[in-house]
This record gives sequence, structure tokens and C-alpha cells, in this order.
Amino acid sequence: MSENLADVKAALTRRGFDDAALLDRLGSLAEERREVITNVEALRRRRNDASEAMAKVADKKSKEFQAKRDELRVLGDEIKAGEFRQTEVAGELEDILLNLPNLPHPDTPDGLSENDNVEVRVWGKKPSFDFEVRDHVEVGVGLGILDFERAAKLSGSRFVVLMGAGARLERALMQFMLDVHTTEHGYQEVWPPVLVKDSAMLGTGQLPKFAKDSFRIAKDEQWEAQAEAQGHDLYLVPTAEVPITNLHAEEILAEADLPVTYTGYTACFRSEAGSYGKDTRGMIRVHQFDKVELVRFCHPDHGERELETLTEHAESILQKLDLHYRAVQLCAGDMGFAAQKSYDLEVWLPAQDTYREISSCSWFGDFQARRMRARFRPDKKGKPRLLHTLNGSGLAIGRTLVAILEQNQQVDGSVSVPPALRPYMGGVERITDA
RNA sequence: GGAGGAGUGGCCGAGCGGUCGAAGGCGGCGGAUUUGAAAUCCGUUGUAGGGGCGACUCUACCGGGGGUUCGAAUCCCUCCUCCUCCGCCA
Repeated sequence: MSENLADVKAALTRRGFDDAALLDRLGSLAEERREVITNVEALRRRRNDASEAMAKVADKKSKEFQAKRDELRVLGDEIKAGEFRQTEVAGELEDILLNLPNLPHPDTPDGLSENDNVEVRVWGKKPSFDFEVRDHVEVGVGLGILDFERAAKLSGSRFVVLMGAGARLERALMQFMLDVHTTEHGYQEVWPPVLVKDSAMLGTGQLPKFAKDSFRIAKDEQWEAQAEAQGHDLYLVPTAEVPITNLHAEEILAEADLPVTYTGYTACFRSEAGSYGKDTRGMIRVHQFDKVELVRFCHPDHGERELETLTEHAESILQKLDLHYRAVQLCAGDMGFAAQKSYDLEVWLPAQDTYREISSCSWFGDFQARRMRARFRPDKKGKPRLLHTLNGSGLAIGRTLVAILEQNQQVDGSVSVPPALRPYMGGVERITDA
């Protein structure tokens, strides 16, 4: 990075990030780091050589030995001072680096907000209704399958309780999605923990910059003190991307095994800090939701193609459920922190007369792999290289349920179950107010 | 939660505070032998960072962190992880 500072600056500017002073600081730190290392290593070498000589001295009590020892003590102090500076520089450098977002891929269009995203595909047609469309809250509450009031009683705002056919629909969607991805797309199924260490959150890029967006586990004072001292904090995962991608942190995979692909379900937890007043109605934006995630680890040469494949896999779920949607490519300014190229799938919500994100598929290049040291070995002897990572929702289950309630609503308030899902719903074809 | 034991290179497993990046074995790779294979023999075999156009070279790493020392895989402290037993628990 320090060698291509100008390019880095230009790429980050496309994201709307333009703290030139910070990047200059980065450059000078990188330089100082190199100097300090060279210096300390030279000192260490002197000490090693001298120590070796000391070891050979027969008489350890001699004046000579004592004098030499005193001299070396000074050298030892110098080394310690150098090491201290090295740690300082490395710390500051890392601090800057970890807070820098990924560089947008050249394919990623310019733009600073979602208004600059580019529609790349539209699938299906907007369903037409010869009655006044209701939103998912009206439909779901009317059917007795969504309960927001009791959710508020239990957990506060931004939660939902699914009842009866609603709960079953959530479960059916989860099963259906996992089955499609494992049997038709070749993903290996994983069921990971939903509580992870901060090192995992750091690896995928949620930390250190976005701590406020996640829920952190608190216990007693002792727990807090230990978490503070050793970084053994635990977080509720905001997405299965975190535990699943970190599966291969600190590992070296065999090139022949690539791509390595996983799909997994987890509950996802988000604090939604900063979204006050936004999407307060219904289950579009809640603190806890379910999601099936797709994760791929691949050779750097195949990342671009892999993103297309991954996106198709996510889209196939919407297609099988016969839900009208569109795919948009995100512009540089609207992408997530770790992404270099992303597509969002947006499902049609008739009541809002708009498309809403239901999946985000991203290619991270080696950004995440570098943070978590996830590598592969090219052929048998080569040096380990960083992998490329990708992930996408396949899909967000709650929002899929919302889309079904809205797109499949009937004039009588019932909802037809997409045929693909019926085997998972015990053959039920229609959810009615039973 | 209580009591005990252990963490060394891809794996197993040695290692008086100096000559240890670390014996030995297994595995892997290359080669010899063989029609081919097995067996045998020989050689080789970690990661990261710095310097050099390069051949190459230096430094660090023996669970993590800290300390003692001229010098730590070896001594001390602390944390983590794993194993065994007891208790509790879905």
C-alpha cells in the first residue's frame, strides 16, 4: 500500500473517503517501520554474536567477562527501546489500516449513494392486484401469524413473534433454502455458533470500526475486566458471514480444494444504531432476524466469476419462489466497508411500491483474507497466498416472508404459499385466518 | 463451579539457561533402483518480516502475554486451550 499510495488515495476517494493526511501518515509510518526493524535486527545480530562468544569463555568470573557483560547490558537496553518503538509504530499502523475500507474494484461504478446504483436485471413482473394492497403487517397481523405487540412486551421495539403458519413459514423457508443450496449448488452445510470472539468480527471487517452496530455480551465486572485486558469479548453475530468466513482464519487450504463453499443458517442480531425512525413498521428492520448465508473461498483469479455464480445462487431462490425482484450493482459509495464489488437483490414490495434489499452479494478480494490470514498453497511447494472471499444472503428469511405476504396476498386476506414451498408446509397451499 | 494433568515444526516425539529453528521417527516432495508397484537407499521438507536486481542474507517465532538474565524452548508470573475425575445443567 505504501508503495502505491497515490492509487490507494484515488480508489478511496471513489468511496467518499478522502482523508489525505491520514494516508500520508500511513506512508511515513510504513517507512519508519522499515527503518526501526532494520535497526533492531542489526542490534540483535550484534547481541547474538556476542552471546555466542560469551558462551565460549571458559572463566565466567574473569574481569574480561564481567566487562563484556556490562557492555551487553547496555546493548540489551537499546534493543528493548527499539522493540518498544517498533511495537508503537506497528500499533499505530495497524490502527489506521484496520479502519481503512476496501478499495472498490475498477468494475464498481462511481457514485456516493444508493441513487447511483445501477440496475442490472429485472426478473418477473410486478403482480397486479384488483383490490387495495395491504402491507405485510396488515396481512400478517390479520392472519394472526405476526405479533408485534407481544414482541414489544417481551423484547421491546423492533422485534417480531411469528405464530402458527407464520412460524412454520419461517422454518419452511430456512429448510427450503438450505436444501436448494446444498443439493443443487454444492454448498456444504454448517451450523455455526452465533456468539463469536472479537477476533472473528475483526476478520470479516465488522470491527473495529462498526462496534456500535453489533450487540456485545456483558456479564459481571470480572468478565468486563477480562474482556478489556485480553480482547475476549463476545459478540452476537450480525450475520453468519462472520462465523462461517472465519472458519478458515489462520489456515492454509489446498489449491485443489478450491473453491470451498458453505451455506448456513443463523439468527442475526443488529443493534440498528443510527436507523432511528427508519422502517419502524413491521419486520423489515428488526434487531433479530433469520438468514441463510452463502460463503465462498476461491482462487484470486476466479473471484470475479465467483461473484456472478454466487449471485445466481441467491437469485435462484427468489425465482423458485416466483417473487419479482431486480438486481442492482452497488456504486463505490454505497458498498459495505469490506467489499470491492457488490450486487444487491431487491425484492418487490407492492405496499411500499418499491424494491427492498433481500440479499447482498459481495466479493471482498483478499481484504478479509488478509485480516484473518486465510490462505491457500498454490501447487505443492509454492508459498501460501491469500484467498479471495465472497458471501451473499441466500436469502434473508424474514424479508422473504414479508415479500411472500405482500406479493401473494389475496383479496380475502389470505396468502397463497409458493408451490416450491408447499412440501415444507405440510402441503398447505394457502394461509388463511384459521 | 471444584480437583488434577498437558500444550514443541503437517503428525508423533526428544530437548543440562549458551554450540537449538530445535535430535529421532512418520508423512510429503525430488532422485536412485524396478517392466510397473511395494520394499530399500540418498537428498530435501515451516511461517512471517527486513535488506539485496539477483545468487543470497539477516531477524523473529517451541500455546498467548509479561518478567528474570549478558543470553530463555529451557527459570518465574499470568492468561488461553485441550484432556481426566467430581458437581451442575439443555
